[in-house]
Parts: sequence; C-alpha cells; structure tokens
Amino acid sequence: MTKEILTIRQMCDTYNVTPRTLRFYESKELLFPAREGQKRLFSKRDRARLKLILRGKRFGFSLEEIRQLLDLYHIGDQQHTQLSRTYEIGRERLADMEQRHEELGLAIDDLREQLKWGENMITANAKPNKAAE
Amino acid sequence: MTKEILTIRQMCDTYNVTPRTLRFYESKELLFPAREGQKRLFSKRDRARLKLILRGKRFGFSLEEIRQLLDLYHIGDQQHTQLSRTYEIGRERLADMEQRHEELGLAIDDLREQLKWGENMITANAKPNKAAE
DNA sequence: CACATGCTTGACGTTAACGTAAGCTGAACG
DNA sequence: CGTTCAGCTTACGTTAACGTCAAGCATGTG
Repeated sequence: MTKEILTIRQMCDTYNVTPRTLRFYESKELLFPAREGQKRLFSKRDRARLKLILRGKRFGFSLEEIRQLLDLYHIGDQQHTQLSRTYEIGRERLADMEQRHEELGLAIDDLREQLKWGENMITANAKPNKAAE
Repeated sequence: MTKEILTIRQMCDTYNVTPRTLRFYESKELLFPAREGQKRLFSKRDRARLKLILRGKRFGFSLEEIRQLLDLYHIGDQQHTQLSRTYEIGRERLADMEQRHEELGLAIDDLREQLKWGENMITANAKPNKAAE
C-alpha cells in the first residue's frame, strides 16, 4: 500500500519538483497541505491536486487557470459558493481544451509531413530549390 | 487574392497581436520581415511563420522551442548547418507533442466526467458526502 | 508650411513562476 | 551538549514575454 502521508521532500522526489515550488503553490492556494507543528504534510488529495497542476502546466495553462480547474474538481468538498459559475468556467475550459486537442493533432500531422521532407534531404542530398523569392 | 505584402499594422489587425510583439519576435529571430527604407514589410512567408508561432504558443512551447521548430519548417531555405541535428530536434518535439496530445485527450475525458458530476449537483442539490477525511 | 499619421528605435517597467540565500526551529545523534 | 539535518519564513533575484513611454523620421493633407 502506498503511504498515506508524505513529507515535503518525499513529495519532491516523487513528483520531481522543488520544495519552493510546493510552498509557492500553497501560497497561491493550489495546495493545502496539513500541518504537524511547522511541517507540511501532504495527503493523497494533495497529491491528486499536484498531479493535475503538473498536467495543466504541460498544456500551457497558467496557475490561475489551473486553480479554477482544481476548484472544479473539488466542487464537492468546497462550500458551493457560486457553484454554477464554477461550472460555467469548467465548460469553457473544456471547450478550450478540445480546441487545443484538435489543433495539436493538426500540428502533429504538419510536423510529420515536414519531417518526411527532412528525411529525404538527409539521405539523398537533393535540393531542387522549388521556388525563388 | 489576398494581398502579398502587409505592413505591421495590417499584420497586427489580421493576427491580433501588437507591433511590439512582432518587433520582439524579429529581435528573437523568429521573424525576418523585409525593409522598405525603415518600414517592415511582411511577406506570405512571414505570415506563415507567425501562424506557427501563435499555434506553438497555444501548446505551451517557449519562443525558443518554437524558433527551433521554425528552423525545421524552413529547413529547405537555410544553409543546412547541423541539418541532422535540427532533424533530431524535430523528432523529439514531435514525440513530445504526441505525448501531450494523448495526455490532453485523457484530461478532457476526466474533465468531462467531472462536469457530469457538477451537473447533478446543480440540477438536484443532492450531496451524499461520499467519505469523510 | 504646419501638423497629423504611421512607423521607427531605444530603454525602462511589469507579471508569472519560480530560484536562491539568510537566518530560525525542532528533532536526532554521537 | 554541540551540531547535523529537515523544514520553516522572509525577502530579494531572475527569466520570459511582452507593455509602455519617449523621441525621432517620413509622408501626406488642409
């Protein structure tokens, strides 16, 4: 069974981030580790949130955008202040992500094409000079 | 037929960026507009590059990463200094993008699930309180 | 001609997302 | 008991990607 509670260092090693980063996320209200005296303790929920944060970052979302998404994911836990507003934000983000997903697919196709080109250029060194400026 | 050459303002209006941004990209060697006296003139190729830049940004790539990709796209035009190195970078980026594409797909599914949840919570106001800490 | 318009080049300011260094605390160890 | 270690807070530093003036040409217009 995976350990229930992790120290900051264990978190860092597990998710490959620095202590500074975790404290920073806490200061920005993306994480809410418990305290044992001074020390931060990270629960399973904190880890889930961190995973979402890191994933969001890979997609180019800002921490502020990610925070809103996190609120959405933990919609059950919070007081449902402005719940429908939060929900609305979620719909928007989802649409955005779908858009990006599609664009990214196209970009990948493009790049693949381009790399085929490059392959030719390397194996054969033919450069037909298609068109002058 | 779309106009061949655009001024900086026309570029800005077309692609919804500021002059500062275009000059900045030039200073970073992402764009190479021609000059008529002092003034910058943006060709079709510049526009293509700008489109790629903006697309790359949406995927969370840094300008430096994007510059490398652009080099790749214009691999035919450049002197092929370190051509195979450039090619290699392209392969890496491609793999990276494929990875993100997949992750993004998963994230979208997750978020969709989550939003179903939220929908329940709004229509019916039932909150079963699944598990205590 | 005066002046507005559009573009130019500096150069300093700003925000996000941390990095880094200084100095304090509390448990643990020889 | 001294110190080593892990973690804490406070605070200034840094980088990327522009924003925001300031001041200077060129060109057209009343």
